Amino acid sequence: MKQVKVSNNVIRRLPRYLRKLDELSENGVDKISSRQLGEQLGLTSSQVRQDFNCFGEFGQQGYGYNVLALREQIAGILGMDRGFRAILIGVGNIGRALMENFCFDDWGVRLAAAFDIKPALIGTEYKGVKIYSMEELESYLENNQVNIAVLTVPKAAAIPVTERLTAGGIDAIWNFTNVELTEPNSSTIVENVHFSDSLLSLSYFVAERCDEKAAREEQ
Amino acid sequence: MKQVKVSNNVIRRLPRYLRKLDELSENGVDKISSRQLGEQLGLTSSQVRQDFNCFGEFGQQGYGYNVLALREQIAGILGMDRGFRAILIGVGNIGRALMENFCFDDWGVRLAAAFDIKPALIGTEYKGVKIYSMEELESYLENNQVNIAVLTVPKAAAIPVTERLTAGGIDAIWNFTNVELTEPNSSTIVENVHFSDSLLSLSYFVAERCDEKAAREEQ
DNA sequence: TAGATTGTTAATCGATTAACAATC
DNA sequence: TAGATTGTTAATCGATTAACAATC
Repeated sequence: MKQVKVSNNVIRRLPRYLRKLDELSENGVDKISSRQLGEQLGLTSSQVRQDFNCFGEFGQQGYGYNVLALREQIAGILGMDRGFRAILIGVGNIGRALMENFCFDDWGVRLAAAFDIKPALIGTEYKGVKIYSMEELESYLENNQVNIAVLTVPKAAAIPVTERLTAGGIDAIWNFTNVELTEPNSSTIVENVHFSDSLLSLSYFVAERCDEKAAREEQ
Repeated sequence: MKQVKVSNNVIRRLPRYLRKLDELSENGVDKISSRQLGEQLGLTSSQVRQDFNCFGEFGQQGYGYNVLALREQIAGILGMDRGFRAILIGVGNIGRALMENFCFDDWGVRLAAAFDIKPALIGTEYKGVKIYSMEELESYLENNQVNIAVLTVPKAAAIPVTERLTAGGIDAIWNFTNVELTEPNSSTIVENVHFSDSLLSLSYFVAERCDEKAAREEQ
């Protein structure tokens, strides 16, 4: 795998390729060209080939790409085969929704433990994941390999918990709180899931469409 | 407001400006320069000024930007003052988590109704929102102004429900299913919240860091 | 007024697209 | 072999950054 400097845009497209390839192989498709793949994702064939060329040569000239082989390559690039381990902090509504509905295993991530402050929850299991007390966080991090913390705590707890996780040497935080955690000087990777940002972008496009409609009617 | 053709990148930054401006005004800050704002968001001052210049002149030379005034401008651009109305389809875990924890009103969106197929839920209220039967969807859309559908149904229901929403003339779908809904020929706006894409991007960065660490140790 | 900072034009940089030789 | 399609280089396009006159 060559791996020079891969742009953020490319990285954000990789999971989309993966999803499409999974869908194709489910439908029994075993080969695909960059043109076909691009068409199905709204990309040009050039872009598809350029994206893959960041990482190596996965296709065959005159043939295209083998769906399963390409899928495995991309899965590898995304680190799905590395056995990354995650813990979830905050077993509230969002936390529970994730534990219940989101198949971490499907994406190569093992959800190994959960943490909460609510005494009634501590020591219990939810969906096969044991819930620990927040007081045990530091010792757990010390005694177990943990790469990712899924942060689903209330807004007020976001910063202090983040500091504890960073001090505990966690690699990355998957942030579901609406708090901006990205610290310029910190080396912890942060991936934000900002529902409000997503809704507001959507709202922008709806407003734009309303304006266009109004403009057309005015004529 | 001028509004030529605004790039997607700019639109995705607007909610971040909004969040930062809210935070600043909470902390009693009433003016800010493009340089300061950029620093706090990891952007250059040029970029901040260019972004705002897509929509008009919101600052004052020699002074900077008034935090509250700028906040209102951006809120307006994002359509937060338009009274957009949303319905939620699928009162499962994710749906409930959103109804309970996500303040639609804070972002200018009114969550007006929810829909589900489960008989025990139909007719009840959850967090002040009435739950209707899925059979009532078409008539509801006909009799009420609805802009946005929050799609939190199981994977299998995603496509058929989307077709009904599109037929019912909905403007936009906020898609929480892991299904790719974006139809090339459809005019419905789709905003995807793909948890798996987000986690996989994070996983990529963790893998990258592991590789770097390993490379350093090898030397 | 002098200093600061905007709005905006020009320069640079990077990402996407086009083109085509290599080759299956 | 002929046709198809990759891998890759070159051209284009768009977004970001730099610069600076306008002006508060």
